Parts: sequence; structure tokens; C-alpha cells
Amino acid sequence: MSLAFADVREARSAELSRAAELSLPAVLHALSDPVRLSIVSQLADGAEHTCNSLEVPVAKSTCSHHFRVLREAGVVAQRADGKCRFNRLQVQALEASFPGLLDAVLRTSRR
Amino acid sequence: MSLAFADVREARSAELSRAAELSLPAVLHALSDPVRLSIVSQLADGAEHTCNSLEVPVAKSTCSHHFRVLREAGVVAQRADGKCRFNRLQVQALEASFPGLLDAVLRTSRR
DNA sequence: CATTTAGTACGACGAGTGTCGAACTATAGC
DNA sequence: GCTATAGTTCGACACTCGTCGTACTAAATG
Repeated sequence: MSLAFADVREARSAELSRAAELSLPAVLHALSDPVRLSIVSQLADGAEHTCNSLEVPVAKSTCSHHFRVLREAGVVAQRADGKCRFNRLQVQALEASFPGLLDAVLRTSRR
Repeated sequence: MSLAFADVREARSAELSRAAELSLPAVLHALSDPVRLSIVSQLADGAEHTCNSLEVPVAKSTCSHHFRVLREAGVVAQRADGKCRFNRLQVQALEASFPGLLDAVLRTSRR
């Protein structure tokens, strides 16, 4: 049955619609993992990336897990297109809730 | 015997001396807990505070644990004076390693 | 329709975390 | 010296986290 995936999609758009209520601890926790920090750093070019197009030294399912954490914290948004899911940084939402935070994190993690 | 406390003191000054090697994931993790975020926020007036003088809704041992995490991440420094231990934010060290980060976190957690 | 590809869900595992109370150390004051 | 106070340490507990392999869904391709 296909209910599972439909539910997931709905949850995803729900994540987007309540993007205003970002939690600082949740965002900081999402950024506190080296793998996720690397993902965010690679996403910082502003372009959309698929999970597969990023360099992440973990298994596919682990990568999916990290993207979920980033999504649920509001750090990243996902757009489904055909077979692929394109991820992008939620730059403006983050800047609106925590001005300067993303810049500070990216500036130092990019070194 | 009193070796335990001597070791602890040495570890503390060791923490201070290698304050240069701050890890961004470690700092973000230290800041990702609500209790620790509150502690940092209360420490943001620049003054020194004892563990007891802060408003923290946890047991004494838990508070001590949180201060340890903050210390080991280099967010906070501790100075022993008589019976008390005075804690202060490591503002300049943090600013040197991760410019803008502390400001961004404090600006939003203070609301 | 069969196969491949991108990604998620699930279950399991070990490691880490936040919390507490109790025991402890060290200083201060009686 | 006894007692109170500030803080740490040490289990213990439930819970979360990062990781993986496997099974799965859905779309694309043969």
C-alpha cells in the first residue's frame, strides 16, 4: 500500500509550513554533528543537491537519517522531483529566526 | 586522600591552556541543551557567577555536569576562590575561533 | 513486466546524554 | 573540632543518538 509515503509527504509540507517556529536548541543540535555540518557546508553554495550528490562518508540510510534531522530542525528543505529529492538550505528562514548564526557556522566550518 | 581534587585542578588549567583548539561541533553541542543555553545566557552579562547564583531548574550534580560540558567545550572558564568557583563566558576565545557565533546565539536566546 | 536507481523505514546495536541521589572534598564559620 | 556550604564524583537509570544492513516504495529505464 502507498499510504506510508503519502504520510511522509504530508509531514514534509507540514515541516515547511511551520518553518516559523524554529527551536534554537534543535538547530544547534542539528548542526553539532560533523557529518551534518559537512552536509550543510556543502549545501551552502545555494544550489540544490540530492542526497547522492553529496560527499558523505556514511551509509545511505545514515545519510537519510541526517537529512531528516536537518529537515525537522528547519535547517534544510526538501523538494521531490521524480526519482530524486532536492535539498537546499533554509537560508532565509534561519536568518529570520537566528540572524547571523548560519553565517558564523559556515564561516568557520568552511576553513 | 586529596589527589583526586589536585588532578581535577590540573585538568581544569589544561582546559584553559589549550583553549585555542576549540571544536565547532563540540561548541554547538554544548550550546544545544536548553539548560546550558540558559546558563550561557545568564553568564552573558560578562560578570562572574557561581554555580549556585544561577537559576537552573536541575539538581546540583546535574548543574555541575552541565558546567563541565561547557568547560570542556571551551565555552566557559572556571576560577576557584575559597569555597566558590566563579564561572565566566570565554567570550574572546569563542570570538577568535568562531566570530559572530556567540552573538548570534545570545541575541536569539535572550528573547 | 523486469530491472535499476534514489531515497525512506525499520530494527538492532553500542555509545553517549541528562537526570538524580548519595558519598565525597575542601573551604568557611561557629 | 564540629558543622554548614559549594561544588565534584560516582553509580544508576531511562532515553537518545549515530551507525549499519535489510527491506521497502516509487520513479525511470530496459
